[in-house]
Amino acid sequence: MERDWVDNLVERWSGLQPGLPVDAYHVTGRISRIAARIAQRQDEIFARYGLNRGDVGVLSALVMARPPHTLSPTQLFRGLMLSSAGMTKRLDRLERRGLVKRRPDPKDRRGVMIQLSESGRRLVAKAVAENTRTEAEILKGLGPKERRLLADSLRALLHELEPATGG
Amino acid sequence: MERDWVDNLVERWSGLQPGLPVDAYHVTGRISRIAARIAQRQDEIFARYGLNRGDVGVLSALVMARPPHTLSPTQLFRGLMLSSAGMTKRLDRLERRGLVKRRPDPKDRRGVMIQLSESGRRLVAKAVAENTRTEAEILKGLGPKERRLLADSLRALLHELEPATGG
DNA sequence: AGAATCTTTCTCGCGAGCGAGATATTCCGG
DNA sequence: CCGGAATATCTCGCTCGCGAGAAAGATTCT
Repeated sequence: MERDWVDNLVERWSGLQPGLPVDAYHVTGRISRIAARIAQRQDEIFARYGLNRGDVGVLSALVMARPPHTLSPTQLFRGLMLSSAGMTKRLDRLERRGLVKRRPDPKDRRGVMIQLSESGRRLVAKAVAENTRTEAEILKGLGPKERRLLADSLRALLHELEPATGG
Repeated sequence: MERDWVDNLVERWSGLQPGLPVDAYHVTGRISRIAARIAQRQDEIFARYGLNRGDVGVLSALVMARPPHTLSPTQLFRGLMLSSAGMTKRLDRLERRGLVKRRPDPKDRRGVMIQLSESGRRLVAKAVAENTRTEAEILKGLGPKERRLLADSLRALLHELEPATGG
């Protein structure tokens, strides 16, 4: 198979500091690089809808929440690996555009429930649909069996990295 | 095998918009999520050396360059998927700390050659060594054969995403 | 040689996220 | 019921990266 960027990286580092377990980069280095490329494509696609990746994360989480499609800012920032300050700003932007609405939480007067608006629902559905097709394209060179093996190995890695997140 | 975050994501979206090729997320969604976790760990490790991920990218590229370990800013920002403005700022920081030095390019008076200093070389060697051991830890649950298969599938994906980068 | 064009690096202003901390409310032990 | 600790959200100031464009030098075409 053809040498790639990571093969070079591994070879050079192993020459520089023999004894280091550089082989891991064959997996982790490629994962990081692939993720960066996927992120670039997502940025392009989402930008066509005036959204960025973070916005789509919020809107998607709300779509996936049971009706009436509401979650608290705390649920959102924890699920999306974001700081609370960052979430406040995202929600400000989304609310300014009318894609979500802040409502007081009837159970807790400190709290807020973020509700997805109808226009937000429609927008994220289109953006995600287009992105999904693009990501499916990326896998077109892999057969069904290879995909399954790949997904299983990745599931194991993810489990190693975030044990018992409790979904 | 245990259900994870991505299994839920796929299930919910497939219910919401039947017909979309959501299965791809079993691979791409996990890759993105794993990469985010790896990035978090790298941030922690590199911060112990006063570096961030971008800084390490620059210093590593210089270490891997043939002696005298110099590259131009253009080579650096192209290789590291960064804007030229971002690279200027990174180099400012690194130069202020004495980790790299800007020298005039004798071949082109517009150009600059970035040279790694001895303290920069030592610092990045330590940071990368520690990070490498951490990334090797992540793979400890996979056997040698599974690792090879995984690396090969990832190589194919990466090749799909960046065809013939030539470098 | 001279004009037009490309390339290299840097400057400026902006956007998005983070950490620390402020404020309001709830929870809990006595 | 009261005081202290915990929690939810937001504000402030900062860092890092980006896009646009400026300035200097190289290249190309005639």
